[in-house]
Amino acid sequence: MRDLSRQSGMSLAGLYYYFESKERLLYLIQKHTFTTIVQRLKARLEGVSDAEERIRIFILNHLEYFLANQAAMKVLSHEAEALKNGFASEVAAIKREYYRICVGLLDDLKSERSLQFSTRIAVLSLFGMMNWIYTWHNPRVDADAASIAREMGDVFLRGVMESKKRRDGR
Amino acid sequence: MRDLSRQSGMSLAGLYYYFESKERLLYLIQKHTFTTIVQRLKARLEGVSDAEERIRIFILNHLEYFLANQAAMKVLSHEAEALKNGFASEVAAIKREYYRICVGLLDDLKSERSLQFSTRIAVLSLFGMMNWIYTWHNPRVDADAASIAREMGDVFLRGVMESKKRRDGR
DNA sequence: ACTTTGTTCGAACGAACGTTCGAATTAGGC
DNA sequence: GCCTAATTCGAACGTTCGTTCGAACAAAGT
Repeated sequence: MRDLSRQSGMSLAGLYYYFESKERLLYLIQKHTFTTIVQRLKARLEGVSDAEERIRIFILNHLEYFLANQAAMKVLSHEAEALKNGFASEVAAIKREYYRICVGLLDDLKSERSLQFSTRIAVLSLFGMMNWIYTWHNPRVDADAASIAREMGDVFLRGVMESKKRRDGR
Repeated sequence: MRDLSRQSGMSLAGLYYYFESKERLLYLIQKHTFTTIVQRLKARLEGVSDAEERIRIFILNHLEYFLANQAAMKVLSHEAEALKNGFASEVAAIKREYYRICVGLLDDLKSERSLQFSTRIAVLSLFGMMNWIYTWHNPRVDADAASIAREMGDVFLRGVMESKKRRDGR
């Protein structure tokens, strides 16, 4: 809180006037962040019906936000379990919605092309690939979000699409 | 440190008798952990020459250790940058060796099968998939390390192996 | 002009943290 | 049995942290 006070120019007591506690401030940041990501994703998915393209949009949306707010996402990843029951559940609900959207996208691809793979492991692997980026991305060495999204999308999509096709129409 | 004191049964001052500071204790834990992982990996790779099989061994070795020490790996992931210059560089060297081994395995596969993909992005994506597991793995719901290693290996290996083949012998 | 309401801040409180100290206890060598 | 060295610990020190308090100031309403 003292760091935030110094960097924002507002006194320590002033921060507590606007945000009643450190935990509530973290809650507001998390809520705002995840709501924004979900909102932007929904807007970008509108009108796109191709299953593969929709997953590529998901990856790009995620990486763009993570790289544009890398320092913030590092903090949020570390403080993911820092909220107590009251605050935690509301944020967890938004995260769950985001997770479920991704599950939906993958299930669509799966049924459209009669693929066989564990959606849960696939989704969580994809989140791992994307979220881990805050630990290594260096703007002076690495490409921008669009390039990385393409490369990760290539690996991931080929990985799930080349999975054994199911026999017959089931 | 007071938590460690309580859980270990040794007094707070006693801990400082054996480990001169909290930072040095973290350093010893990190060094021991990463050295152990590299050591076991090398032993398991011995005698295996197939490039794909070697990568599968890498994934299995990594996930087995992470799941067997999930709580510890969660802490280590969070405290990855907590060491100051002196301690940090030695641990960084071990991590770099581990990273380079993975790069080597992927480069072998790449040249053996004339594939085209960014090794850096592929390796870091793989680490992301594997390391993220500490945030979601639930022993009561999810399969064991071997199954998950197979599934992640399937997705990842198909993903990189189906990359465009290079023309001619170059 | 005066009261009320909203905003800002320096200073402090109590708890938790990493660490140290000196004394008490134990183990080992002679 | 005695001396030395190793081990263990309760108690404290100084710092940082999250938070609160009361006073000072500014804005808005009448």
